[in-house]
Amino acid sequence: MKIDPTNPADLSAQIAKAIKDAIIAGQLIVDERLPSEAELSEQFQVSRPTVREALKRLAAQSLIRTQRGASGGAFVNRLDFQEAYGQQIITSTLLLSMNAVSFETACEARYTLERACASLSAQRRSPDQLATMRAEIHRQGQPGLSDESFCASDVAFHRALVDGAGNPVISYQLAGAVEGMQPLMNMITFTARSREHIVALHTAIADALEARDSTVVDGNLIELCDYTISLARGVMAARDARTSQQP
Amino acid sequence: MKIDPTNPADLSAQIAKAIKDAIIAGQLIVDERLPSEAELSEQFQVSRPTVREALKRLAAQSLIRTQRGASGGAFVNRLDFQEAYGQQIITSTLLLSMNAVSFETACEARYTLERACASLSAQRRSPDQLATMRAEIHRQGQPGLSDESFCASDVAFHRALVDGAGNPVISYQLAGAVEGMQPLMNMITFTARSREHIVALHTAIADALEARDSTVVDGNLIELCDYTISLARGVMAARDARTSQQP
DNA sequence: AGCATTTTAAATGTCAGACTTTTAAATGTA
DNA sequence: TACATTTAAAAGTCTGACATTTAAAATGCT
Repeated sequence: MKIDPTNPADLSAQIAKAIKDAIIAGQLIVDERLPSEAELSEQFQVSRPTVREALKRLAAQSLIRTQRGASGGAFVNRLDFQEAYGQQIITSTLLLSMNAVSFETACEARYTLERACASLSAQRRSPDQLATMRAEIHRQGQPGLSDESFCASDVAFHRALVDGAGNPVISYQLAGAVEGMQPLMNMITFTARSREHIVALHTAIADALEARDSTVVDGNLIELCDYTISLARGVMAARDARTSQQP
Repeated sequence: MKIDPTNPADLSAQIAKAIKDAIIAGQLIVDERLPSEAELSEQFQVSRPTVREALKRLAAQSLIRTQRGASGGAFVNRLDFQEAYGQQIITSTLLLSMNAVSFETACEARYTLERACASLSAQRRSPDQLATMRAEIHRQGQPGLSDESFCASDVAFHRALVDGAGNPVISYQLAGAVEGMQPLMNMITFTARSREHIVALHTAIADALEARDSTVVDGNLIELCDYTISLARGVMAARDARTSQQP
């Protein structure tokens, strides 16, 4: 750390990278205090605003936190799973919305990874997680539910399934795959009949998890994946027909 | 957007959040130019350095890019998979190193998710990806290889396996699970005999992928997972014995 | 001495204004 | 038209100052 060649290209980015590398390399440990902004600006031979821009970059990635007042300063942050979830979901959402990823590709990813949790979840799911799934299934059966709420409940259901695997690393990795798809799912109109079918599959999954039968869970997830994709195809086809009819 | 209550708490964070929300909500589309720093400071009624800190926060998350010169400014960035990989790996690495995640939990996550790719990869792997795997296997057999290089090659092998699924969303989601584990793997000393065993399993996996036999791939991944965990247990036990012997 | 209150100093947060560098577009010239 | 020059807009940076927060030190009272 603390090296900064005088090529005048984005000093604040260079400083941020230097500190970031030090954190990644373990030279700065959790809760350790960085030098004050004045000291850093002295050290790097730049002005305080430049140092501040660098620190803000790091704060945006939750690598540091700042505290005001005497004995305040910038501290190396402990990245906790909860916080990482949020960033992961936002990044995944933006990746999907900005990169013309087909619904099918995203759907395949989601269900492929989710199916990987099936056997672990069948072994380990807690009664609490099962109850969450039942509650979401019940909500999904309510007649007045908007499509957005239906999708949100769908995500909550699948999230409980993933969490059932009892592995925080898996939960973290799949947060993006499951929740990042919500905007794409929101583009689908769920008719009463399609909802009924989905609820039936969800019920079958919950039943199988209760019985700790991972094979049945897997089979139903496959069906759910296929059905979701076919629903999406229908919506896309209808939209295409409408736009070509009315250009 | 453009709302900013006058509670004097972290103006730059508030501004960053306002812009970020606008991007997520799709009010600012890719490659759209934001107002200049001077205009933004006018708009939000804050100084230019404060606006700059906000923009640097967004730049750190690759949500915007900046360009100097006339007709320069800040532009909404297209988040591409390549870029997201990097952040994902760093975040995963830090999560694992900062949160006392057991090696077994991380390993289980990695192999559980990787196994999910097995059948897709058996169907779709390109000759190129197969060649990459063969090359890495060959490297892993070299006698003079350091443990770090062995781990790096291991990661490259598994990365090729994951990429074989031909689904960029899956590749992205698993980048963290696979590459984030590298520092943990680096803590293991690989004896000549253990390397031999791992290379044998890798070879079996590559052979099965070549034959498009996903069942065999899956079986070998399970074995690899179990073996890796047992290796780690051995290393941990040896370390514990050493520390208790010499306090 | 012990506790409550006040003061102080260190640190981040914010601002204003100036200067530098980069870069594209406008302008002028051959 | 093609090329060189000028110009202006914008980010990047610096200096210096002030505001605000906060913990710790100093002070005062019982």
